[in-house]
Amino acid sequence: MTRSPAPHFSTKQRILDVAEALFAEHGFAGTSLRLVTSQAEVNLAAVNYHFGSKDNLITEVFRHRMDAMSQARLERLEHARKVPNVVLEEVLRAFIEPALALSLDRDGGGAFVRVLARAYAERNERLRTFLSDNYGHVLREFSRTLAHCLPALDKEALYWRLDFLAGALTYAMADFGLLRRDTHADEKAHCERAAAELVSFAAAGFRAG
Amino acid sequence: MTRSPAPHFSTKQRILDVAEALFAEHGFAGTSLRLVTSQAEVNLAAVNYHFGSKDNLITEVFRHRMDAMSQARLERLEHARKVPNVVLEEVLRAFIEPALALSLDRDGGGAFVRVLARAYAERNERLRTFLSDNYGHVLREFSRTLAHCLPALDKEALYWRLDFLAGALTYAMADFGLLRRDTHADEKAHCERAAAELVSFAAAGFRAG
DNA sequence: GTCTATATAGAGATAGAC
DNA sequence: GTCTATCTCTATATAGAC
Repeated sequence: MTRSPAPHFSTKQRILDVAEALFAEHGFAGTSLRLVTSQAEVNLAAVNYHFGSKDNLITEVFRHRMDAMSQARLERLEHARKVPNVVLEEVLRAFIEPALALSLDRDGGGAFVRVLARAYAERNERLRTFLSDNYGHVLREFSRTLAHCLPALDKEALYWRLDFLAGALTYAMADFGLLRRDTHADEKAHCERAAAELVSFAAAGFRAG
Repeated sequence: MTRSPAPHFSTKQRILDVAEALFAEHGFAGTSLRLVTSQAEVNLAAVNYHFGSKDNLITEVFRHRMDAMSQARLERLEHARKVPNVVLEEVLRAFIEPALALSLDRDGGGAFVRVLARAYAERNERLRTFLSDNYGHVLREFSRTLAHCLPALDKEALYWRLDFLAGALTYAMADFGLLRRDTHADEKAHCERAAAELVSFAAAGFRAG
């Protein structure tokens, strides 16, 4: 019985991990493939071999995390829907907490939350189409359930409020705050506090007359 | 009496205007000075002559708009404070509506709202320091007034809620929504609706128990 | 203050050996 | 699947003529 291969991830996986971290820090345009490959300690040509192009690499970084987060959100939503009178707070938690969980991942999940924030800001049409095509149904499911929770709320207002929630969530999770906070508690406590605060803030907002 | 000079803005101003629009569309790293100068119909070397470097050009794009927006916010805040019992909604409007007004500017104000959203996402330390040093006092004034409006709210929760508001505002104004809306009303009606929705959403959120 | 021309560096992508 | 070497393009910045 032979020994397993050397205890490092594959070239492809190392490129993905490093690219995610660098995209979070420097953005897509600001991250060169040379920086990625040197930090991943792989050859420059490996990116084009494994991903074909920089654009495809960006897409793959998204697919990896978004698949997991979207599935977690839908499972949590399904669970929240089980009770006879769906509780608004539970629906919001189903949306918020998988993002929180991501930013607590021991590996680079925290970086991805910032990558996601950048993706919104970039308004890259290719990326928007990819996200909308592949993960738009998740937002639509939440929108459907929220409409059920809040029958008095008109549809347009509901869409606005979902946008506000998404904006607040992305900002809070990516930790963009300009106002310096007093205490820098540990990461876990910080994120859990953020999630709890956002759930109560958003629940009140969704219920506003 | 001689004719006034040709009816176009100065080279410097044209560069600023075009740069703002391009930064909004392609980001800072994604916008080359060549693109700026060709679109502004000025010579490539003019950027370095007038601004010294690309970084300085970025800073100047911010200074131009942020000065106006911050002053408008502070004036509106001052006005909201005049009444004996300060009304939360008025404070929120003082924060939100100058951003709205910007995005309705006939000139490139709408672009700047997106530039601002990018600035948050970029997490560029140079830019963050510049913004915090020059405009941090505006957020602190709002935070002080909100604390006065909501004496039962603890300080940390207040900071979180301000972050949520800033996130929601930036998203909504930059029009990041992934969910397609039914109607595409005119820009003005769209923005005014957004502001009104956000004021009521945020007011309820800030008042949440 | 504006131009041309260029220095210098870095980018993404690919061909072809191993 | 990984490497070296290189093509081609584009970037920021500046020197020096006008």
